[in-house]
Amino acid sequence: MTPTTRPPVPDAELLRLDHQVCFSLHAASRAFGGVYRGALKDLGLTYPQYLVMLVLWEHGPQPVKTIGERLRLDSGTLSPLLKRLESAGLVRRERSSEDERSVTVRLTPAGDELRARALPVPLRILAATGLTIEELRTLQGLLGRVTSALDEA
Amino acid sequence: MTPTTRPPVPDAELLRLDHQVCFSLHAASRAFGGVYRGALKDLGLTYPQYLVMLVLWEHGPQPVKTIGERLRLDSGTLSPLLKRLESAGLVRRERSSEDERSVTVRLTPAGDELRARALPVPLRILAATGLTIEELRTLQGLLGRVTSALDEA
DNA sequence: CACAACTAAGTTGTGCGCAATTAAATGACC
DNA sequence: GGTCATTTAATTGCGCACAACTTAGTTGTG
Repeated sequence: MTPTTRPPVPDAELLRLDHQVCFSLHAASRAFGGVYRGALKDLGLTYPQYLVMLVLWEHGPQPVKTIGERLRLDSGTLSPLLKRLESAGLVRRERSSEDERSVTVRLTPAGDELRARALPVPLRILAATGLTIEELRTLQGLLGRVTSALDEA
Repeated sequence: MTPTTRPPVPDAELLRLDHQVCFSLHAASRAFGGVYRGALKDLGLTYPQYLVMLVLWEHGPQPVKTIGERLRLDSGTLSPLLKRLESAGLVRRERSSEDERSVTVRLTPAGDELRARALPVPLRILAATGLTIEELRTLQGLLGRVTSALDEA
């Protein structure tokens, strides 16, 4: 056996590998963003706005805080984003009567109707990735583990 | 065998899977950003600035266009970023004498010296991900394939 | 009740990402 | 040689991400 632990991985390779992985993730995230941008242009949504709409379509009216927890976004990002969605007539924001600090976000009829037009989007993206379902699951699994680990650190 | 192609994957599952994957990637990218932010704070670099420095450390002086090609970033992002690196005293920018359109970016002595202080960063990130080398390779492979496929679409 | 501690949104400022445009230099073609 | 398309950076404008701070409402404790 090697003296201490595992097969040797020279520092230089680690440095290069890290370079590749961090850059790969950065590049992949932006590549996804680009494809979503094209697919969502017809709907008048940006990618982060689409994520917020997904949450609202799936879980219904909810406070800003809850949206932020689901998407890991803070009020600094969500407040102006939600204002834009409100200007676009897709959501309403109203102070909760029980807790005046809280603002409940709910879909307008127009926001509700947009869902039907958004349904074809995921399949288009899925096709564009060129991955199989199994590979997507693997990717998702790895990303989830990385995110959890990184969030703890 | 099933009539046409493969095991049935209901639409609803596809939609949810897509939701998970696009969100997972988004979240992972930001989680990486957060960890790099902490690791790079001592160096006074942001994550994209670090990527530019990596390119310069590895490949030496080069025009803005080449940096953009390596990192898939355009001048709209790079021009202000490079100005900040120049203000920080890490790089110099000078018009090429052969081609007056081109601007060559080169490290200053301070930029060169920063490399030594940046060396420990990758290992810290690697440890923070909690992944094995093999998993990192898998992740990188999948991300690379996705990025290529998405860029073509 | 008063007052400190906490919580939810919002605001401000900085930096990145990208589309669209501009300006200057180069190269090709007639 | 002069016109025109192409190339390289820079600029402008908009939206997102995040840190730091502010404001207003809530809760807990003496």
